[in-house]
Amino acid sequence: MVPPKALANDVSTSDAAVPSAASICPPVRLIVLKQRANFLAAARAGRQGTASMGVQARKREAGEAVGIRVGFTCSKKVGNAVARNRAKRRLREAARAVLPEIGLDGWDYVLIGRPKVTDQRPFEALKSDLRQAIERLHRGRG
RNA sequence: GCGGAGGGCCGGAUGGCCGCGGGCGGUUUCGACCGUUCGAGGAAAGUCCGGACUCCACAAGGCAACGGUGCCGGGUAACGCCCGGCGGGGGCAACCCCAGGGAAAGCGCCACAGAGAACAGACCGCCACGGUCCGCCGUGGUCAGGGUGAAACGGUGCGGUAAGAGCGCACCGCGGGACGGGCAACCGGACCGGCACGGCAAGCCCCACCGGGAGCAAUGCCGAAUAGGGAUCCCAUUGCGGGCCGGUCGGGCCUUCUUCGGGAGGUGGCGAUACCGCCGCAGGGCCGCCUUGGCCCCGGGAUCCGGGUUGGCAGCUAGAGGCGCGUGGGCAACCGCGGGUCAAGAGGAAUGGUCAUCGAACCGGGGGCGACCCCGGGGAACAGAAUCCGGCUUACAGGCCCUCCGCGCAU
Repeated sequence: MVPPKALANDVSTSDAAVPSAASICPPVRLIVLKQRANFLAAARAGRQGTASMGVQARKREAGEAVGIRVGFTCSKKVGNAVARNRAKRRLREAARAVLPEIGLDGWDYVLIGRPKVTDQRPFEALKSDLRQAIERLHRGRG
C-alpha cells in the first residue's frame, strides 16, 4: 500500500513560490522529545497560546544537545485515543513544515493539542498559528 | 409482496506529493544515507472470567476461614465460555428467555389490608338450642357464601346435612409410587392415599466441586546521583545451665638458654571459666490454627559490597496461532490426518499528513401510477495494538448474503 515514490524531480509545478522546507536548511535536524523531564522544563519556560494549539518553547543550556527538538502532547481533554492521536499527527506535520524554516537551533518546542480545533482547523491556518506563536516566543526571549 | 426469526460477512474507494516505525541487504566520515519489504480492529475498547509466561511463597497431614461456581451430558489447555439435551415460561410459528442444587438440618422474614398468615382463624352471613320487653340477646355448630390479600386447610358437579364440610362419590388437580425407558438431568406410569407437607436460599445457611499471592510498571542485565541492608574492626551487652573436641588463663611435663631470679619453644592425658566462642534449656516473636516440626533474637561509630527512583538493553512477538482446501469421526461444539497460505511490534507510544477525483447516509427541488430517475447541497458509524492467547460484555452510520416461519396473491 505504499504509493510509488516520484523519483523524477518534477519541473512542471511552480515550487518557486513555496520553497520546499526540507531542501533549504540541511544541517538543522528535528529531534523528537521523549523524556518527561524535557517536557517539564519547556513548560516552566515561555508559553504562547493560539486558537488551534498551545506552544511552549525553551532555549536550552549550552552543551545540552544539538538541533531543534520538538515534542507533542495531548491531554485527555482532547478526546478519546483516536482523537488524541489524530491531533498529534496534525501537529507533527505542521511542525515538520514550519520548524525547519523558522525554528532556532538549540531550542526545545512543545506543541499541545486542543479539543476539536486542532483536528478541524484548515491545515494552512494551523501552520500559520504555529508560525506566529513561535515568532512571539522568540521575541519574548530575546 | 407484507411482517417476523436465526446466522454469516463488509464497514469508505482510487491516485499525486511529502512523511513515520520494524526486519533484511548495501554504503558509511559511525551522525547517518540508499534500496527493498511488512505495518491496527471486529470490537484493537471495558479489564469481567479462564490460561500461557515471570517473580514471590511453599515440610506433611487434618481442620477452619475466605472467594467463586451451581439442572444433566459432552467439548476444551482451562473457564463463569461453547454445543447437545432436560425442566419452567413466552410466541399461531420460525424461535426466544430463565441466578435452574437443597425449604421433611436449622434460624430468620412474610409489610399493608384482613376475623384469621403457618402446630391458623368466626367479622358479616347461615343453622340449631335457650332466653326475649318480639327490636333482638346468649351459647354452640359451620367455611359452603360475602369481604381482605401476592397467597386463605384444592376445583366443578351430584349426593348428603339443622346448616355445612372430601363427610361420601365422579372427573380434574395434588402426594406417594411397583415397574419400564434414558449414561444422566428427567420422562411415562399400574396401583395406592381424601388431601396432609405455603413462599423467600439475589436473608443467613446446608451440600457438592474449584481456588496459594502478585503481575510485563512482572522479571533479568548495564550505567549514573541520593536515604536505608550484609561482611570486618571498635565500644556498650536477655536469663539459667554445661568445661564443652575451640580460644584464653593457671599449673604439670618435655626440649633448650640462663646473669640461676627466670626466659623461649613444644605438648595437652590436669585445673579454672570472668571474657570471646560453642552446646542445651527457658523466654519472646514468626510460620492462619492444631500435632509433629522449622526459623529468628540488642544498640552506636568507622571501612568495603548487594536492593528501591531516572535512563538504556532484554522480556517482545512462531503460538493451545489465524485463514482457505481436501479427507475421516461426531447431531453439534469440536477433534484427527494431509497439504497450502498469512503472520505489526511501538515505547511521550510508528501504522500517517495533505491535495484532487469518486462517493453511502441524510436534506432540498423536480419528474413518474409505481419500482425509480434527474438536479443541487452534504461528505462516512463505533473506535487506535501496548506481553501473548481463549471467551464474555459493551459501542457501532450504513450495506450485502444465506436459511427458516406466518399471512396474502398467483400457479
